[in-house]
Amino acid sequence: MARATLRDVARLAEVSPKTVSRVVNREAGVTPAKVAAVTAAIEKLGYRPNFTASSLRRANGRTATIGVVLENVANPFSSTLHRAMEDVAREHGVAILAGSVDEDPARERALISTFAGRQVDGLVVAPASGNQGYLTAEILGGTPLVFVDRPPVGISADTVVIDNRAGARRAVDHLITHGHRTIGYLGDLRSIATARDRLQGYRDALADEGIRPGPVVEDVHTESEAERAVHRLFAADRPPTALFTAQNLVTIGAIRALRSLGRQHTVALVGFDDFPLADLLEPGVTVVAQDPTAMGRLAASLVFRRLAGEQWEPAVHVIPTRLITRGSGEIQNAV
Amino acid sequence: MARATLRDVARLAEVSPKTVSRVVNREAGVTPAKVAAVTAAIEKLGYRPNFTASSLRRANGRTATIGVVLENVANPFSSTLHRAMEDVAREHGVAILAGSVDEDPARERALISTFAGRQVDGLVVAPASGNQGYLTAEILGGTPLVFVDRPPVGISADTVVIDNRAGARRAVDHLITHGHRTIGYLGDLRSIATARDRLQGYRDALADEGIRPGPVVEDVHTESEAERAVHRLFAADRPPTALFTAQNLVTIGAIRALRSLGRQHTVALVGFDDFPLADLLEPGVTVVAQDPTAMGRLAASLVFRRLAGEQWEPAVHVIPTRLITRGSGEIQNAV
DNA sequence: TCCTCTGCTGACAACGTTGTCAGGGAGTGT
DNA sequence: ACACTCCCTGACAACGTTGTCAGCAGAGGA
Repeated sequence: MARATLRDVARLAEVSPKTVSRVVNREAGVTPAKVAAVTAAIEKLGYRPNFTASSLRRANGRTATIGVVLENVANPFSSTLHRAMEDVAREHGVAILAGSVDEDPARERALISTFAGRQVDGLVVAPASGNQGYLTAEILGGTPLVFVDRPPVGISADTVVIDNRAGARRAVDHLITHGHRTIGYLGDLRSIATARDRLQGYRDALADEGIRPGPVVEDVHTESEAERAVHRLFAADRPPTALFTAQNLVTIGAIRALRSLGRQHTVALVGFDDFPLADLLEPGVTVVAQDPTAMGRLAASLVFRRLAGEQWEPAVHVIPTRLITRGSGEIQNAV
Repeated sequence: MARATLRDVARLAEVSPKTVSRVVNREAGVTPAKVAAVTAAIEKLGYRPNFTASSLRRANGRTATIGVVLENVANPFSSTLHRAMEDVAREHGVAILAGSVDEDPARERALISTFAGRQVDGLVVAPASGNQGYLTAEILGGTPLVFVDRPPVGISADTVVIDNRAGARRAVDHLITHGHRTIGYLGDLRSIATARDRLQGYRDALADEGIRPGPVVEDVHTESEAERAVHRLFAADRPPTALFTAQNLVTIGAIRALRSLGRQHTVALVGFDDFPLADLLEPGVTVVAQDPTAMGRLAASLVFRRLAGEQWEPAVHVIPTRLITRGSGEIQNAV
């Protein structure tokens, strides 16, 4: 039982397909009698317009769909971005194709290519590491493209990011203010630009005060890796009195490790990126919070402004971060 | 600068459009020389096939896209479902259109209609309250439809759920086992079927032991509502010695309230639905856990099996729940 | 009465692609 | 040398829809 088409409706209502099209699109100038006949036929056949076919023919060729390429739709940061964009898209009557790349550049390319093939009107991309130079104007054919969370490499486009370096510096300053001089850094994969920036911010803050960078552990990507790394740090000589954990899962892994060492109340900790329930842990977790909702809304609205015909030079938009003190970062150095 | 089409490529390569189509689709039987010419032209023009147009013409009319209708893409349960479905979809080379309904039946209808208009090959729906009878065969025209998390009303279709009643009973049994006789219930909107089932499970467990149902609060939908409700419970006569919180956010709100009352170590609590960091709170939170990954995978694979042509009578698939003890549920009744 | 104008309707082609089919050229067997 | 395959290629139409345009009927004016 195939879907009814516009021709089927036309046949049943004894009018031309074009008239059905007019009724469906609420165009003026159709006799009420015909409108009624067509409406009845539509009802009877359960006809639903094929939007795909109509956008193929339509003047602007828009599909009222945008593509959203995220790190992982299930992670809280990505899914908050996603939701914010959905809200903006809904205001424009636009649907969202979403997908996860899991830090895999090949998957990023595959997803974008899939979305482009489906003729999305715009793309928002949280790029995996690698190079986005393949997204040439030719490929996109004028499709608006906005990067979010991480800047692209090898291409100039609108980008919505936070100031990772300044945020990290702020976090580490906070620890220094509380008397710490041996501050460990635990950060994500070196291949991720934001991770490098956060490490740089960490270094900046220490350099300002003439403090030697404490133990630095990079390429910590998962909770369990973070847990192991912290155990190693505290088994070694000169363990840090404070930790700066430069990513969500790393923060949580570190907390888990401190717990099992019984040090959660003696070692200070500031994390980058807020997470649910951070306030309910003991101690509450002090973090530098991003605002994924603001990022998502802005990224999506840039796409829609381009679609509306506005033009401007691609720019980088920086969303501010916020230090949220909850206890873990205010533990004074005992020395 | 419009996107290059297959005709443009054909013109440049001096072959017919059909030959370009053959090359793009890797059909056998094209002279290597022509393949090379076409490939070069594709490269030069940055041509990307219009998948939308091709699925319009193609034999089966498939768009290699499925629609996923969730409560809220940003909530951990929904987004885990989403991710699980994405993984299955990827195996089939299928993209996902996702959207949030926020408990609003009108939005559910709008989203499904949007997705249907874009000719999705299948639909997975976590229904908002209301009636899904509008999803008649006529409308869907044979598109596979699977419900997840909540059973549909007014229509028979494949459904993937957990046994909410049994899970709730299990949770409350656990509290009874630990000596509690006044067990409060805090649950979600009465309009949500699963909330009603969980309340029923709560009643079942108490009835089995001949215990009078303790204070019951329904229609608690948000964290702050839960917080207020708990404060009210403990301000009243005969406060419960244990709580069964029948939803994610309700559990968290209740914990927050118990904290502020200083009772988190004296009032037992079992929540329905696991959440991240439940193990890191003090006490750890005992929960009846669902398995959204398993639910999502199953729901998606049912869609793909139907798409592959398998046929069977619509059935309800029940995914088991699991009681995870972490401390809060094992607090003994002091009396 | 005839002409013009307006308002409604449908025929036709096209959006970008692919299924069908027929035709031409080269290769094989006699 | 001739017939017969087989292989490759392109013309054509069609998927479901809408932009364009021409035609027709009825109303209004001279």
